[in-house]
Amino acid sequence: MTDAALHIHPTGHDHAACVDEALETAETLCVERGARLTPLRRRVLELVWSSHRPVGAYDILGRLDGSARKPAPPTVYRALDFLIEHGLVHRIESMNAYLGCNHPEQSHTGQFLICRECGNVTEMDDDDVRQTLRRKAAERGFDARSQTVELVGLCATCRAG
Amino acid sequence: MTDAALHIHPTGHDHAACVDEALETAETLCVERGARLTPLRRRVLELVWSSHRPVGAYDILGRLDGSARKPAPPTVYRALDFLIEHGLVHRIESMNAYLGCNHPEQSHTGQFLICRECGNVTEMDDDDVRQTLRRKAAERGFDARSQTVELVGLCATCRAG
DNA sequence: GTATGGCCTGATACACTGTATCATACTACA
DNA sequence: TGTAGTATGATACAGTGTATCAGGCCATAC
Repeated sequence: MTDAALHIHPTGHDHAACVDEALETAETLCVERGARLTPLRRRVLELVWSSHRPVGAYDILGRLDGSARKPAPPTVYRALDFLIEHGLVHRIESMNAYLGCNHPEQSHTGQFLICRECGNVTEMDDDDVRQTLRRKAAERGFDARSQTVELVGLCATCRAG
Repeated sequence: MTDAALHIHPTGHDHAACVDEALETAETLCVERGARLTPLRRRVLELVWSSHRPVGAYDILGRLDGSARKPAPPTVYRALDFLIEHGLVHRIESMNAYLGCNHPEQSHTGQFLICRECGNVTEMDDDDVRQTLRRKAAERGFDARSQTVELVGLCATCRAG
């Protein structure tokens, strides 16, 4: 099995293209903002994007090993902090894991669909949901500033299979 | 300051009544289901209800100390598992902490309003939200089985203050 | 009344996740 | 070139959660 084959996503898309696009978008966005997408941060982003499943910080740490010396946890967490701050990565709270974001341009909080069968996570980013939650909270006098929405269930592919 | 005073909630309610009600509801519900609300589980539930702020598992562990010998982590986690399974306690994913549920009768997944100022958490349990999320996910071919909804912001009290 | 099986708790050890702190290296800019 | 600010290295530790085995308690059956 080639390395490329390993990157084929269950739904059959060419995942290498996903990764390339994500990295290019990140480069562009960081240049625009004057943020520094260092080799380390770029590598971490690449590893987060290695699949559409959330990746644990220590998984990333392990896979960074190949480079020179093995980095320590803070190295990975700092890189993740940077990527999250710039909207390039989301943290999936219910899994203590991290997922690449495919539209980091506009700041947002996504809603995540977590398949309990294949582990893939897709992002909804639905504005109706966002507004509904804001409104419902406001009705109770609560001013919502950030939202965590994570649904666990079965994705279309796994339901069909 | 009396022990009772310690239990006064910011909004001014008599929190001891909250706790009593929660414990009584739990007793009733466990009897109905043939589940065993053992002294340990009851004590853990009581500690979870010590405030309207989520409580960490190790906080509970520490406060169990008073009894005989100091219990070990699995003891607390098992009790929490039992309480969660019976809908008596919610886990707040974004905080790795646990919160008492005030309507454990009907099985549900609540939506949580977390005040970043005072730390109090209130539950919405809004069926519109639940249905909206289910529907939006279904539109994407996703069959949502469980929902995690946690909003961070400012509660009415803290906005006023 | 004892035996058996199931559930609950004790206890040890460990795995996983995340952070505080100080030191070093790099980069950009004056 | 020097300097300030940023990024990374390195050590140590804190916080969260689980695997596993042993012992205890209780109900039911015999």
